[in-house]
Amino acid sequence: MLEAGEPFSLRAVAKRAGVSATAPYRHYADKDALESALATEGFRDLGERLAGAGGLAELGVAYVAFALERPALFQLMFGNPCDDADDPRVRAATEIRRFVKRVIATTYPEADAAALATAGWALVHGLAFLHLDGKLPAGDPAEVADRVRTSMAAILTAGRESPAGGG
Amino acid sequence: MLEAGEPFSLRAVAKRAGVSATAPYRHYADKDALESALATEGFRDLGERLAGAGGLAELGVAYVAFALERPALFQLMFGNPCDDADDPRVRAATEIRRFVKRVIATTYPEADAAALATAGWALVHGLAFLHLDGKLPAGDPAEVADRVRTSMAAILTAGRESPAGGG
DNA sequence: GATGAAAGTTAACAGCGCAAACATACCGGG
DNA sequence: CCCGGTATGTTTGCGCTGTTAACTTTCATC
Repeated sequence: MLEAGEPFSLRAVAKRAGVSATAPYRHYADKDALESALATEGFRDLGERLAGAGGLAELGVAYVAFALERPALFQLMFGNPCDDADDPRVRAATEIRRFVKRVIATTYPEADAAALATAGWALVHGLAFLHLDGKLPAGDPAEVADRVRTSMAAILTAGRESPAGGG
Repeated sequence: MLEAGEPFSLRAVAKRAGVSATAPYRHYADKDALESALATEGFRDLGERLAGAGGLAELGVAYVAFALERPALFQLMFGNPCDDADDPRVRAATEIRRFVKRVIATTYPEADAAALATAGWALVHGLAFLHLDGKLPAGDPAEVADRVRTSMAAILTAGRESPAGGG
């Protein structure tokens, strides 16, 4: 699979496969197509990972853990723009949001599941990227998991108080 | 400043400045140093933008709007890992979190301001990236702003209900 | 006017994505 | 058995990239 520090280039991939630099073009139209294929596989892995997590909080923890364990793959999946709505990546991402929405609908039956799913997704996605990009310390996985739980708890319990200023 | 679709390369920057390809090396050690400098400037702009936003929700809207209006700069600021804690980018990012924390401390006086600041930041950061990378539709700015407000409202009011399953 | 730093120059290198033309292996139908 | 097509791989080459090295120009200061 994808290692951590390795440079991701068509040539590097080809060399690692013990094949000439341009051989990948027999299988993928261009680099973006290869990335899309790898990303799609990554979305499947992420989906399995999330399916194995029990409870909303652990869903978030699993999402961030996946990002930090396979940073290159996660960047491939999310880190570059793919405006085409038919892109398998966008499709796979939508499916993940649907899954999160189902979990949320059972956890918070009275809430707007769609909006809450988007928000929850964005929350853990942001946490993942902030850790990946060094804006939050990502050294200790347990510490990261704690930060995810604390963040989710904080933002979910904040609403119980009355905000001081108008929104 | 940084235009939208332009390729960001040292050579392109140099050419645009009407100067030879290697001239930038007289001013910056390498490409990363140039990016760091541009990113730092971007953080200052973002800080001003956020300071001009009234209320927590509009803070989030301003953050995402900034990201979508200046995507290349935003990617420069956040989109690549900088593990060095002394990096000006990391410093500037920390300062922004401090600012958000102050706003939050006055909005939700009884909450854990630090945790809530991290969570709120991650939420809008995730929204920004999901829009930037095409995982959420970013066509209409007003629609995006609405999604930001809806997301923040949804996640903040969800806690008022009792969760169905244990978290 | 000499000196030295600051800034810009050209030339060159390895690596990149990608295209074109060419080679090889396999496999079913005459 | 041969023929032809499909899948897969090759070499070569183009223009781009970041980066280094060596050389030049500009200009303030002693």
